Amino acid sequence: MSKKDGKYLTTGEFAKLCKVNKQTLFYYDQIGLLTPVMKNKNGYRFYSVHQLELFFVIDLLKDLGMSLGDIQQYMQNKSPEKFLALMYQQKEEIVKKRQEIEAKEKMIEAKIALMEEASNIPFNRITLEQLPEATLYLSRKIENITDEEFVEVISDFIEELSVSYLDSGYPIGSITEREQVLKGEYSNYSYLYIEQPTPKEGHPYFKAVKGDFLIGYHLGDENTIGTTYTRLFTEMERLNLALGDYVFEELVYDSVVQNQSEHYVTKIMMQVEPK
Amino acid sequence: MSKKDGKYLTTGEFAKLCKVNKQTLFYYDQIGLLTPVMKNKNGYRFYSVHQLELFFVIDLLKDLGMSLGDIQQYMQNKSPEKFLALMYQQKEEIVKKRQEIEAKEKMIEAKIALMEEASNIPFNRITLEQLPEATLYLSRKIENITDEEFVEVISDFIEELSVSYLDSGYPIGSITEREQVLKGEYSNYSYLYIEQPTPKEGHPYFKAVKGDFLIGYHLGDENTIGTTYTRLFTEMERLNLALGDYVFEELVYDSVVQNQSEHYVTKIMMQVEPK
DNA sequence: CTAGTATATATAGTAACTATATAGTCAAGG
DNA sequence: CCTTGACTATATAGTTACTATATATACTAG
Repeated sequence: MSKKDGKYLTTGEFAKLCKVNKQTLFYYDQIGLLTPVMKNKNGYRFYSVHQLELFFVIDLLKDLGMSLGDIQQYMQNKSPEKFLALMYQQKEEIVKKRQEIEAKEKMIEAKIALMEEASNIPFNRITLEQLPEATLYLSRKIENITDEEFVEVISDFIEELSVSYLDSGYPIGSITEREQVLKGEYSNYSYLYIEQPTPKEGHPYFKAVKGDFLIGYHLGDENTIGTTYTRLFTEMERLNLALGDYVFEELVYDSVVQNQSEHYVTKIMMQVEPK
Repeated sequence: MSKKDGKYLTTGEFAKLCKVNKQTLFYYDQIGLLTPVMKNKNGYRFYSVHQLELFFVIDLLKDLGMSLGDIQQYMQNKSPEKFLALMYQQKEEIVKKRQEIEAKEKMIEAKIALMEEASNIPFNRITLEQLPEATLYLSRKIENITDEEFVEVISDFIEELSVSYLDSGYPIGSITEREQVLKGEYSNYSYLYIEQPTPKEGHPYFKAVKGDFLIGYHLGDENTIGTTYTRLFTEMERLNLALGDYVFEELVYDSVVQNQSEHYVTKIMMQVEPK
């Protein structure tokens, strides 16, 4: 007697082997996705060992994001050719999925690095640092722009981040030009940007910067940022430095980690040069 | 005037930037996960640009498998420390997830290779081949076993496949010993096995095989497999060969690619030696 | 023969949307 | 000023893939 043929598995046994709830198997039977090979006179379901492999494939396809409906569609008129075609298609999908996962892993790593760094910074101190060259992805110019245009620029910027996998997990910062800063229009930004720690080759929209920066941190809402700019200007004077071409702003602690905007922290990086 | 502060986004605009349905934002507002910074007298919602970053993090956490409830739990008493802890935790999760994806990618590749191979085989022909060494993960011995024990062995076998990531996508095959085959008990298997194309180091339960094999394909249900065994014996006689220690069976086309068991194809690999 | 553990069906609940119906709001053109 | 069309809102129902619960029946071990 063949063991494989001789022994049928009850719903409970089969469910245990499949690592699913028994109800799930009832459900699959009900929708006709996976029906037991046999039912006895009392309505008891009996599955064969072969059906395990079938369940595993259903489970695989499900994990790959196929709906039970689509899986059933395939199962209803399956063939070696159709299975092969399906696998080729799923192969493409899973490659995409792996790349997305890898990108997200990088994002998480970036956020960990940023948070670790932030936790070691004395926010009240102003420092003079030489920042290394960095690759930034810039938005279109947003200086003196209308509200409607601003929304469109942001929209395009974010769209490009997602289609070109440019969301590195770093904060979206803003660049203000010297002219606006001197006028005290600290929020009349010229560009939005996001740093690219590992820049993609061949992508056109990048810009490198490097130089001396006076760095200070603003605690509180953005509309009070003028106070910190004033402190920075004072320190600049003391160090006998002049304002360079650009000021960079990045939210270090934002709504993601703080509930009230009074606890937000903005990093201000002022490009400076000898007077 | 600050653009960032000056311009609020309507639900429609915000939804577009977030790439979600407007209803989803209503839903998030309703459950208190992401409430607009402002509502006007007519109940119109207005979101700030800052809330985009918040949405992106919510979306990230959701993609990483967190429930909206758990995300809300975090959001309710967030802090830089809690965010950092969360990221460390999610980093672990995502590594696991990446590994699972990679394993599934390998499985799909294996299935593609198997199907491509199968589609080029003339199933009616019997061939003599020298098979290279292969690493197999074996089940416990199942010769002359009771039905209950058989279920337990399968259970353990499958359990081990999943905990040790041994499901390579190759079919689960069976090994029958010479003695049983000679008695005509073709389904009194001694072991179940699964081939490991890239064996994990340090895993104890492997067995290598290599040698000359007489290979034939049985078309149809397993209970008629005797006919193909007979054909193989005849061919063995003609080639002046004797049966070796083991016979390996693998389902090439099973319920995954065929609806009726009459169309199943079983590959039979008989170890042979000179008479 | 009974207790305990299976099995079954039927129904309701869940998460996270998604669609539909109905109604109020607003900006632009005639 | 009025209408049209595109927006906004709420409320409710539907969806997917389960998951839980209630009730009844069946098998199995002592």
